[in-house]
Order: sequence, then C-alpha cells, then structure tokens
Amino acid sequence: MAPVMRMTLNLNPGVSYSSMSDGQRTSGARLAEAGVRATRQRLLVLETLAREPHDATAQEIYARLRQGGEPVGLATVYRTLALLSEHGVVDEFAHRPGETCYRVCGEGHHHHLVCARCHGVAELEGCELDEWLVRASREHGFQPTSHTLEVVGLCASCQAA
Amino acid sequence: MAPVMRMTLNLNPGVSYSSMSDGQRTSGARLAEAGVRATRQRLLVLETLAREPHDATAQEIYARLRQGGEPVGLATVYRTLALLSEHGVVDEFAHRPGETCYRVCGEGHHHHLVCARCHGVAELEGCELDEWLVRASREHGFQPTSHTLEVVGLCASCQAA
DNA sequence: ATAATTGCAAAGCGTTTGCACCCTG
DNA sequence: CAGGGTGCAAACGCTTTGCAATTAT
Repeated sequence: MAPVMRMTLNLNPGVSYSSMSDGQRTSGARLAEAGVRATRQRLLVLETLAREPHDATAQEIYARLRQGGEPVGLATVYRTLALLSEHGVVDEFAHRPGETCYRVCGEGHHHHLVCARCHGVAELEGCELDEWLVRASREHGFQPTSHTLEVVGLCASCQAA
Repeated sequence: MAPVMRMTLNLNPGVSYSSMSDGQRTSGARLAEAGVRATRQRLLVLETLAREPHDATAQEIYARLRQGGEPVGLATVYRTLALLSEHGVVDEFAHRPGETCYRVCGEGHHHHLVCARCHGVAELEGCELDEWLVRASREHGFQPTSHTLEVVGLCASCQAA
C-alpha cells in the first residue's frame, strides 16, 4: 500500500473562497463555480480526491482523511462526493461491483485508460465514436444521447515490469 | 454515473450433452457447453433470464421464479448468475449502482444500446473501436486489451412517446 | 439570522457465506 | 456413491437517513 500522504491545507476561516483569483483553479474556486457552499469538509474531500493517483471510493477518501487526522464524517464524504458528481466537479464511475469510484477529471468529453495491473487511470482526450455511433444506432432506430467507454490494458510502466 | 459492462467470454469445450425435453434443450445445452451441471434451478434461472425483455438483477429473477411458484433460493440465484457469467453464458453489467444486472447475449464482441426511458437493451453488432483505440492509446504508451462501451439514448418506441 | 451542512448511529439493501441436507453425474 | 449443489438464515460491506448540533453566507 502507498504511504500515507499528509496534506497541508491553508484553510483560512472567514475567507470567501469564491473570490479567490489566481492562475490555478483552487478547490474553493471549483466549488464556487459549481454553485455549492465551500465548507471545510468539502474542500478536504476534493483536495484529497485530487491528490489520489487513481480513482477512489468514498471509503478510501474517508480513510485518507482519518489517517490525516482530519475530523470528517463518513456520511459527509458520501454526501459530498454525490454532490460534487451532480455538479460535474468530479466524475463518477464503477469498474468495481458494489462500489462507486470517483475522480477529478479534466474538461470536456473524454474516456479512460485503466491499467489492469496498477489500476492507474489516464485520460484519453478526444473521442471519435460519435459519428460511428450515430450511424450504427440508426439501424436500430436508436437515438444516442451519451456514451461511456472504458479501456482496460497495461500502462507504459507496467508493460516494462 | 458511468455504467460499466463486464463481459466474460469463456468456452469450456468437450462436455457431454444430457438428453432433455425440447423446452429445456437449449438451456441444457448451454449449460453443458459451459461445463457446469445442469440442475433444475440453473435451468430455471437461465430460462427466466432469457425470457426477460431487458436485463435483470438477481433479485428480479428470484421474484419471477417465486411468482411462478418455483422453489428456488435467493442465494442459489446469486450463485447461479455469477457462475453463468464466469462461464460466458450470460453477460454481466451494471448500469445501476449497487446492483448487478445480467442478460443472455448473442455471440461475439458487441456493445449495448440502453434506452434511458424504458431501460430496454439492444445489441449493437460489430465494433469499430479497436483500430482507433490502439492508435489513440499508443500516444499514452498504453496497450489496450479490452474495452467496454455502453450507449445511452432513446429507443425507437420511446422517441415516439 | 437562517437555511444549509455535519456527525453519529441506526437502518437499508444487495450480496455473500456457513452448514446441514439433497441431488446430479 | 461421492462430491458438487441447494436452502436457510445469519453475517457482511457499502450506502443512506433521521435528527440534533454546528456553520457558512
């Protein structure tokens, strides 16, 4: 298992995070853009998820926070991840049965390359499926509105090993 | 939420066929081909699933059997569906979080068109993704081995409504 | 101020498992 | 006959929810 990563968060109670304006998109900014209140817990959850090398479950985020000594309730982690997913701040997907995984993703439509060995996730920019999909679906009288694609294989590092 | 379909293709060759009535022969043959014992319960589960217009969960299959007055245990339904999935007799996928759906599918590699309104499932024969995937993945040093695609939209009937 | 958010613990739900009995091959 | 299959119920793990206390705006 990976070593525990202790997080340093410059939380400044009383500061309006929505008015933070620097080059980078802070967690506070992301929350503000999404139109949700920037609470200490939500910032922690988002920061923690953003630092995860792979996707993570609510339980895993909760464990990270606990290990870091941060007092956050499990229910809050669940509620926060669901909320962030609703508002498009994080992506939600389930390659694991019985568990929901989350990940902070880039902008726009994309798909994921999941390594079967290390479970690392890379983003596959661009998507050339639409044209084929519309054409193929038409034969069924089907009108596609969205699609999800997940590619499983071996990442560069794991091919070497 | 990102639905994921898991497909298992597994052939277990060279197993003796059992002599059965015409109604059960197809299911019995499928079980025999898969190299699993053809018990009353397994035949019932497989035939019930095959009769489902859409995909179904273990609980739903169990309910159907109960309604039909067939004495089958819930645990057996779970164990049977998992077994059949392992042996490629049925496909297993999860567009619903927290539940695993099953469906008797056609042969070969294919994807699913899922209607957002009636949840009906159609099969999309053929798959033109491989070429693009290999090319696109190479840019990441990624070597794809398999992929899952699920298309959500409106089926012909539901477009009318 | 006040409406949203959190924490805790209990409940909900789908699924799995231990074990004695039953049945297929 | 032997070893796998089944049924029942208890156990399990992930997730949700009720409610009082807390907190953001």
